[in-house]
Amino acid sequence: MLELAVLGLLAEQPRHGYDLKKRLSETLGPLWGISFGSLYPALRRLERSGAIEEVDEDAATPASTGTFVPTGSLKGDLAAARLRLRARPTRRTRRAYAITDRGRALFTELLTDEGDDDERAFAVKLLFCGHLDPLARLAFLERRRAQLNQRLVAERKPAARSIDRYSRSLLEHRARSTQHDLDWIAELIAQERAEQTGDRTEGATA
Amino acid sequence: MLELAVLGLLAEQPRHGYDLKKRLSETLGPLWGISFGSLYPALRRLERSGAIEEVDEDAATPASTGTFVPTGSLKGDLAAARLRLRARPTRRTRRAYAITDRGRALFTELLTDEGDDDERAFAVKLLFCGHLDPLARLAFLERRRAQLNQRLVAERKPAARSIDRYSRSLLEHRARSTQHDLDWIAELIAQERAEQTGDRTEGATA
DNA sequence: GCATCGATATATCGATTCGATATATCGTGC
DNA sequence: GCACGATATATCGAATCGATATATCGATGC
Repeated sequence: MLELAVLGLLAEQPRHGYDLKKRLSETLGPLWGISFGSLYPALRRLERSGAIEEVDEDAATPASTGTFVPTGSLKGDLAAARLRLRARPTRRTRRAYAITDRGRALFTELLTDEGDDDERAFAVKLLFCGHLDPLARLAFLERRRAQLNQRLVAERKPAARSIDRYSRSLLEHRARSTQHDLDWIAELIAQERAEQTGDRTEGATA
Repeated sequence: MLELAVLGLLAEQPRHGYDLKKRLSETLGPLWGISFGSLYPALRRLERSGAIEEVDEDAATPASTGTFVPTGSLKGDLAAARLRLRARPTRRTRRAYAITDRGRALFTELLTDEGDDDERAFAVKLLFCGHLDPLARLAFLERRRAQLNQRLVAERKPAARSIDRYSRSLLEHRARSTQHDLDWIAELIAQERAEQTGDRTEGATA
């Protein structure tokens, strides 16, 4: 899962660990508080398997973290010159990674995988589902809808045994949340369909 | 966290592992798919530390899992008799655990701990917050409210950099979900307050 | 100049949790 | 009797977490 998230971000552009972590936590938020203890090992795994590779940090878009941005002004040039002179400051500095062809293949594979679809997996896949073709994307969303529908059925039925006030409230709230999620997915699906029937330039493949 | 959940259930009555797992997953649902790979080690940890102890399975309420329930009928009596004759069938059968005094102390400690309050911790604590005194319960709920408020502020602000349609939709949906959670907590708090001012028999302690 | 501070950045450790799998037992239907 | 699915306990390797250590950089104050 972490692999997919990392590959998805690196597909845009090369980045270093700290940056990956920042972006992932700001997007996945409280759902998934990625820790360095899982991120760095994941990067090493990916590098070992040849899905990503370390690249010169100039290859990464500057301004990605806001640190030592060459502003183009005289003052900026000075800082940049200092940096360049020191020739990659000893180590403990940033290590930028880029995705490889092998990584791109893995990314597609993980994104298409219908096997794991827990809360996290769905959120991560949704983030990158722009890389899927419209039909695959629609299938992905429908899969989620079916899953939520099934869950809702389970949540709606009585409460089995007697439970106290707080447990009941939790159960009710979760059922409402599921319904909320379901409405959201339904809207996403509607948008997809509208768009697909909208550009009727290519013949319907399925 | 698992410890708290287990202790909370065992505080009601003795249970065995499989039963604990069923109840926890039916209540915590998709938020936390507890696995045996974490449950059984947790039980062993708790037993080693003296928080729980293995008890005769007759001590557990029958009908808890639906298996070999002594129905009281002739047919039921037959099965029960068979069971009793075999004197605890070799092993690989259920092991029921009961909470100890030490465990009850640990339970209170974990339940009151203000340190960890992620999504899971909140859900589990809410399940058992009936064991707290009204003021502590109110404080617990207020803590959650503050946490959600803070999150909402972070989620409301722009979107930093440009993101695609799906990412934006995810972000927006999460902000709405947080608001939804917030409304729920606010309602729970209102109920608590109403109840506390309702029974004005004892003096306000704080 | 330089001391200090907070943000940036990489790394590792132990403990917990997950997901898959193995295995045994029980009740039921054939 | 026996095949089957639900019940039940257990374990393994890998992934993840949370805490902590350490290094660098830029800014601030003196």
